[in-house]
Amino acid sequence: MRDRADAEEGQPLRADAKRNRDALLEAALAVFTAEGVDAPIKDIADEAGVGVGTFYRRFPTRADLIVAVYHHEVDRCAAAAATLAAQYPPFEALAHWIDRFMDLVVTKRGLATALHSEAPAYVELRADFEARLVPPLKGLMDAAHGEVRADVSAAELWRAVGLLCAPATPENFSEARRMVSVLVNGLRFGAA
Amino acid sequence: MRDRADAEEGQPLRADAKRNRDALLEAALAVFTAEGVDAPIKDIADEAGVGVGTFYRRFPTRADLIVAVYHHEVDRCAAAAATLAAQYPPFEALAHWIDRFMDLVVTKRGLATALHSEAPAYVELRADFEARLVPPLKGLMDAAHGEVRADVSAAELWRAVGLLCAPATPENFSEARRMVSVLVNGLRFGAA
DNA sequence: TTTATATACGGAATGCAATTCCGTTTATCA
DNA sequence: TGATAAACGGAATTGCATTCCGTATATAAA
Repeated sequence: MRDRADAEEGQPLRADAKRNRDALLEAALAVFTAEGVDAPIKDIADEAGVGVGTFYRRFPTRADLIVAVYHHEVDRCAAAAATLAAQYPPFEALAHWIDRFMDLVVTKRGLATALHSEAPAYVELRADFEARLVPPLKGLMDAAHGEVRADVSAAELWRAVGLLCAPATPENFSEARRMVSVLVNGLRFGAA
Repeated sequence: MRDRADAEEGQPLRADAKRNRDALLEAALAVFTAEGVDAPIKDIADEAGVGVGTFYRRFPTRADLIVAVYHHEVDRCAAAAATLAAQYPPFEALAHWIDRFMDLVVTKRGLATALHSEAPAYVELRADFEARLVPPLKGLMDAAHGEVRADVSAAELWRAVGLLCAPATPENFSEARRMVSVLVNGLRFGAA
């Protein structure tokens, strides 16, 4: 079974390259968890036991690495939308999914901030996350049609939630939760 | 009349030092407007016609410079609270002041982002703005007591609005306005 | 096997902005 | 009109990010 990188690139990686790529992903997860997604590239390369040149050949931008490291997590979050939609009434399902998304970004140190960075290397990161997470959110919003303000798009709601999570950490999460709850209330209050 | 820097420092600056400080502030305003508050320090020093050493002697951190450059604007925004409180019913005054604050941060390229940066040099910037803007906001919220959710503090509301403005530019401002309006609606909706 | 070669490797070299350092200059005041 | 504290400029240093390139190796054809 070809893995994701193969499937996307076309040409399979040489055995040593694949080994190093996997080592980099594992190292990056460890370093990201310890130091955040802005950790020096050298730290990650060292942890993986490869040179920085090898790192850059595989992940030209930091965003490429972040996307790869959290690929599965993002997919699981996207998939949760369907489950929640089946379990709860429309508006509740929407609210629960937003919680689920908040857990995703707040748990990964610095991810919420990186997601909204203006740096060119990161616009691709936001685009990737957005492309995979906004459609499920849009589905939930459509299902709650009539209970949510009609002038708010899924994409901007998604961005707003991410922004409110930017300063949050796992220990200091209650402010972000409260502000998002205010936002979600506003979403319902202004329903057409 | 001693100027603000004198008043805060204690010792008046030597004539050449004051001249350079003023030149740096003027240059910084121009450069910030053109390139944003993250512009290279060298650009600002060059524009002012001084060496970078002179810059750093006067403004040890970039935050010091930003605070000084926008000092008057921040004061005017703080003062607007009283005016608005006298002109409008409590909740409306609150909403108007939030608009006023948004104008302040969105007009200054990159300011909203810097305001929420995690970098150590910037925590002082947020603290300064927060110390001068949250009290007036708190006054407005207290006046609208009963019409706003009681579990939301002025400080966190202030931070939330700033966060939602982070990606906004003067041209692309409507999304931030809409999201803040949703937030403000939520504030009222959940009123005790 | 062997060998040709496309890939990949490591880490030195380079680039760039932030920040510090220090020998020289100047404003101030006795 | 000195003495001296304060300030000046910009070279040097630092700390990454990113590129470059000579060497090594996996792969597959002979």
